[in-house]
Amino acid sequence: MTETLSPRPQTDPIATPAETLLAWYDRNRRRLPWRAEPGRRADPYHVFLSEIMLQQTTVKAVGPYFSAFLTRWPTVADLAAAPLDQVLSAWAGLGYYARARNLHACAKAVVARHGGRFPADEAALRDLPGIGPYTSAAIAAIAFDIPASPVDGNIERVVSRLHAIATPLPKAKTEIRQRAAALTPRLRAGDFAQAMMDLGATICTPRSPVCGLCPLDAGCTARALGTPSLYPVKTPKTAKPARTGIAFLAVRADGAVLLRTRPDTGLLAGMTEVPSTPWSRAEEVPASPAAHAPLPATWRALPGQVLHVFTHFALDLAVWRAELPAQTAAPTGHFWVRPADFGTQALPSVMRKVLVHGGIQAAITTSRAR
DNA sequence: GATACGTGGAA
DNA sequence: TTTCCAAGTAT
Repeated sequence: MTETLSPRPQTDPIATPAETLLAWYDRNRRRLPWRAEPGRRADPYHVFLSEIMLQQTTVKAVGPYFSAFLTRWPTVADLAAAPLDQVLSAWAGLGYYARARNLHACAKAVVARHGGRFPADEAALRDLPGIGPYTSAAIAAIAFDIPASPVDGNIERVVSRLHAIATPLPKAKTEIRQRAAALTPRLRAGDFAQAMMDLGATICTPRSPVCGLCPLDAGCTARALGTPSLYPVKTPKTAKPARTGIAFLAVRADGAVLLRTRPDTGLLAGMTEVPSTPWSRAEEVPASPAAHAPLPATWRALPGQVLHVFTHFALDLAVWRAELPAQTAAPTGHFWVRPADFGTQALPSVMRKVLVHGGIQAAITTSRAR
């Protein structure tokens, strides 16, 4: 009688994979800043903020940014009321800056459409800016315990190994989503999703998975085949093209540096940058780069260059520096910023590298660096 | 469906 | 040094 009311032990031969995994999760869950205490539901705003930050980004990198954002904007209404440029400067260094713009737009939409409370509905979440199929399912499951089935890179890997799916990604996504949904329990769907992610992050890792510690190892086809690290199969990636350019570092006698704002679409949209030539393929370098300088000056090429790898190309930037008198006015579209005020700017990592290369210290202050 | 979109750490 | 990758989304 009573034993039918107790959770099945992990060794129960008729336990489902979800039951086995949840039992493992109850003993091995990671403690993360955005997670609630065991048995409690996390704040939807915390789940939202962490999920956006964690897109294609490591837990380690997100940590300080999550804390900084939560301190500065404790509620979604606070975030919605913030100026976009403050959100961008707080995000600087974390990458994929469209996320920050969408984060802000989403906060405003939650206030406008939903009275400042995240909807407990996967489809309504999916309609918000920056929230796609993964994030809507993750928030629904984790914040509201709705039996949704988020599929991130971890879960793709775990599921593709459990079933030894030979179809390469991204073609296999449909099958993986179906398999993941079939595993998802009606109860504790949020814990199940986080358990799958924890398993993928700590046991079922991309390289050298620790199958000997895996709670699902008895039911894993890839493990049975002896080749877990072969999954998921992926289509080969194309090589990154190289681009090159020259950054113009104008330094005023009072120490201020000449900067400008990038266009609000495309790469590093709306972020602050050191003015430069266009970034082009090596064979298309402008004949007279000085024509692209923001103002007339005695430009001197600094030794070395700044190398930075974006998602889809590698950038090799030379830095030319010029010293200007203290009263020099900023050309149209440009502005002077003292290093002490860099913290107010949305300076992406590549531009901090340019500033450091050009001998401007104080350029290394981001949430990441702190 | 393919491509654009950052960054820094690990092997 | 090079490659891969980390809780994806928008177009």
